[in-house]
Amino acid sequence: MSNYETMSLEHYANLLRALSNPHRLQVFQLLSGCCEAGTPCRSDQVLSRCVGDLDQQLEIASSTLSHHLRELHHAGLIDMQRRGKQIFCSVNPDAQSQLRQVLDTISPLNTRPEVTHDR
Amino acid sequence: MSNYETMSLEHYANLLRALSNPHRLQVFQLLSGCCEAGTPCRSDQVLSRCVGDLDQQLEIASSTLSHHLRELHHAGLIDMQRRGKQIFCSVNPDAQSQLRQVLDTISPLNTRPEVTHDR
DNA sequence: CCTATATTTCGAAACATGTCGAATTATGAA
DNA sequence: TTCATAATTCGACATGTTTCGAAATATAGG
Repeated sequence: MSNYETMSLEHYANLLRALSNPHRLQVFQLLSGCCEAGTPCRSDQVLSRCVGDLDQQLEIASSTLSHHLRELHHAGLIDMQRRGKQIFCSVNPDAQSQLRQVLDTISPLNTRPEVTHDR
Repeated sequence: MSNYETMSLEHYANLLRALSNPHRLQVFQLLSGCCEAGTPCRSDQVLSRCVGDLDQQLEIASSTLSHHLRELHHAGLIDMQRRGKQIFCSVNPDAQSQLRQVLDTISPLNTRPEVTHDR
């Protein structure tokens, strides 16, 4: 409503809110194709999974998963697209870059003590 | 409780939860000394502010601010230290790096902006 | 049309959150 | 000790979240 800063403050808080639930965070991680600690990240393709696929990994009622997917979708974090009987979910890449922006607001990169040297 | 992944999943979700409220996010930003978009970031020093100082910027009852500060503190995101009548808050740098870790889990750096047209 | 499968919507219960003002505690100073 | 200032705790209230199972909707295939 008021100014730009307030807008983005609320907007950013909203993004974080959508990821502040363990189940939603897990879904988003799965869709990001990532990345156990230490494991090489291979997200060179857009991942998408149907709802039932996600359902199998989450040990919650499918109605509950559906609710969480709606939250992620409303926050603009994921896209959902029907293909036949199934609905496929994928990360919205725009949202990913917004997430990086919030973090820059909060955890500046120039905190790094040393600069890496390329050869 | 269960395994490592679940633990950190919950832990990360907790960090995000603590920042998912606009007022708490704003406080954390103020303490990070950051960084309007486009402005060069000058957080080469640890910022700390007393509670009353923060109170002036937030248009909420001081009891409400106190509640939010407790949340941030319990999540391990900020440190609080009494100095005379006042209590000074500062960002916990360890938490900042944990935040960066969550983000790497969610928004991998090796995401290619352009599609590779390989054969 | 009928049926099986995939997913969402609904209704309800239990629990958590954000907010305030009033009362309380902690500290330093007169 | 008494007072003023800084901050927290308490009690209350309204609102939001998480979860489930049951019912509803959508789709593809006989």
